[in-house]
Amino acid sequence: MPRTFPSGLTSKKALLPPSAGGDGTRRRILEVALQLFARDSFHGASIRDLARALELQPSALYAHFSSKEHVLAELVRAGHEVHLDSVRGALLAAGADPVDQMKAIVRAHARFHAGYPHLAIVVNEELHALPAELAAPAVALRGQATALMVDVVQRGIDMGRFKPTHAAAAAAAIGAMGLRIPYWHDPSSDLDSEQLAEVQVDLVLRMLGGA
Amino acid sequence: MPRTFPSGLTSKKALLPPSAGGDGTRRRILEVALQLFARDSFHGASIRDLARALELQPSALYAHFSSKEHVLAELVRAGHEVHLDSVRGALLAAGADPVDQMKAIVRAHARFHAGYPHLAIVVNEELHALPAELAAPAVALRGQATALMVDVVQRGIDMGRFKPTHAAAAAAAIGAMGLRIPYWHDPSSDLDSEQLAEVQVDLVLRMLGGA
DNA sequence: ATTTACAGAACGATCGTTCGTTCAGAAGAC
DNA sequence: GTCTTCTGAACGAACGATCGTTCTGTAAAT
Repeated sequence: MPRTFPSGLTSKKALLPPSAGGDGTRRRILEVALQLFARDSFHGASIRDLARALELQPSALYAHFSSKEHVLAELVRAGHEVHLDSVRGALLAAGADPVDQMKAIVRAHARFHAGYPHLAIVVNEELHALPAELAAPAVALRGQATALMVDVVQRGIDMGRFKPTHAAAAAAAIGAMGLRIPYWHDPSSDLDSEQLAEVQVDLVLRMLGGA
Repeated sequence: MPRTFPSGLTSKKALLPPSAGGDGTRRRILEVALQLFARDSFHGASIRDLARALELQPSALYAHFSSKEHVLAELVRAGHEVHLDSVRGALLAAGADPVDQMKAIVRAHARFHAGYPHLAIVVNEELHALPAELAAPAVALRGQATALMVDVVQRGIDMGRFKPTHAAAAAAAIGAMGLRIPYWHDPSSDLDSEQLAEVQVDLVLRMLGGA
């Protein structure tokens, strides 16, 4: 029975960052689970679905993960880690000007969501399928990324470079623009990922009333 | 086992628009299902969970809906209908100026997502849990709402009132700002729903480079 | 008397997980 | 260099629980 599905996830394989997941069968499990969880959601994809796609028996998965929830937890944690590293790295390389810092953050944020659409979807939609204990590492990472964004907005305001009507609402809007990329952006369209990132940078600077 | 959960959904009852769902037990089922589907997702909430919250036996639900999927389908359809009616009504009342039209659309869009956060979440996250046939009515409504937004952006560009770097990306960003409201906005905060809508209107006009 | 809304029991299917086993390959003993 | 031991990954069967749904009966309302 066919389901509707975001158009941006056309790629046959779900992209998992090279740094994440380890190697061998363990990594294969994470890659296929990423694909299935993104398409069917955590509760909608069964261990047997996952095993079938891997051409393994369901029981074989338990040699690599202690439960289905632990597979999701690792995806969600790794996704948040890659995102935070990307945003933080861009920020550190951006110098002291809040406008440059904001450009760097938005660019990194957009690149992540355009480059890893499956991971972005799973990270954002399935985190709350985890018990608090398993979600905690990802929640902590998310808090850091949010704080970076809020701090740059606030610093820009304090320095007179940004003049948004409402700082928190602006920060939320900036985050939202990136978060939704996997649901509409088609990487094979006329707008590639790099161009999209630059367009979002431009939109954000306009929103903030920057130079 | 506690799960993480959007902060904006603090309200005890999940709000369902008065126009939607009918009356009596049928409406109660939709209200409680809305609450559960928003919190646990469609696959994560069982018929027995739903019946327990309603203080009914599972079998009693089938006097009102022919399947679990039909409950979700009705929520998703009604949600899209209320959203489209709201946006279209605002647009029709706005006159011919694209700036006024955009203000009206963004205001209606934001009000919907702030006023019906549970419904907005279910509409956006659980639509793809439905087989194409059951999703079709909602998909058709969604297409109309998207077209309204895109048309207003395009008309504003043609008339020289908007100058976004990329029309489609701008339209997506505008939609995204509203869609994410249920995940962060706390209606009991200093920023109420009406103020939030005005802030988003302001952000959007800046983005579009309008007057 | 018919219809409606529910209860209660039960259906087969599928869920996540565990069990005992097999088998290939590495490590160590002789 | 051969034999033995151990380890890790995988299979196939099975577990109890829960899934969505259906059936039968009943009590109240029309």
